[in-house]
Amino acid sequence: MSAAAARADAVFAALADPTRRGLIETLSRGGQASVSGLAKGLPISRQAVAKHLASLRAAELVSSERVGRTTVYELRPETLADAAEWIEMVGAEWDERLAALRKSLG
Amino acid sequence: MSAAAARADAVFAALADPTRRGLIETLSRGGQASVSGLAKGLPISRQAVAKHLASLRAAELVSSERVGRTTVYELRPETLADAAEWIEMVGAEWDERLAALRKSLG
DNA sequence: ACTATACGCAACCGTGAAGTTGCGTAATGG
DNA sequence: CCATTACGCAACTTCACGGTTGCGTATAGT
Repeated sequence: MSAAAARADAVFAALADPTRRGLIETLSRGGQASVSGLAKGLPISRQAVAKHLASLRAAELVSSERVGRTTVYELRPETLADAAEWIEMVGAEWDERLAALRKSLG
Repeated sequence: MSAAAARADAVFAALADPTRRGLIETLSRGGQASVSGLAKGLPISRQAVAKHLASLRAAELVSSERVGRTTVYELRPETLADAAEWIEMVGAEWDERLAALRKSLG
């Protein structure tokens, strides 16, 4: 598997979980947040949220920095753009196929 | 959870698997294919491929039609577009936040 | 009519992922 | 200095997922 495919693997797997997509949405609006801050209001434990953040970080969808006794997370939209690119690539190939088909049909 | 979110769930979960993304890419180039045709060349059994196709169908990423003794699968690019929309939505919110931040900083 | 093909269904197995609890530790605030 | 807060690490449970094999059935070809 290519490096790009491996990256897509991690990114789409990360996006597959609704809790993680929720975290991403929150970060897209709020800018930065801590583990506890993100866990507030969610029906799962802080540790569970920390695990989700770890997988988001592994997929490079977020970055984290320790500041004092908190760890601040932030969105990395470039990686999201990579995922969108894969989708657009597939869509483009489909469109090409359709165009070729129409051409061959006269 | 909203209906749109439930849909995103199924779509991103379907895209998380590299075999399924491979099937989607094949269908985007080849147009249509049968179960056995898609299984040819893959290192897994026909049944495994059939299961992947079933989940792709459940996510409405492909459609299937029985013709004779084969089942023909085809890509449904509209659903892919939905996934791309979610990503773009998040990116847009991030951009808005950045713009607001720049404004507040004068 | 018989054989081979293409598929679906069901049972089963192993692994990883999501969740929990418990504990240890470093930074903050009074 | 002591209590509290915010984490990280580790062990454990549960369960869904990807894979397999076996079997039944309908269609196609000879």
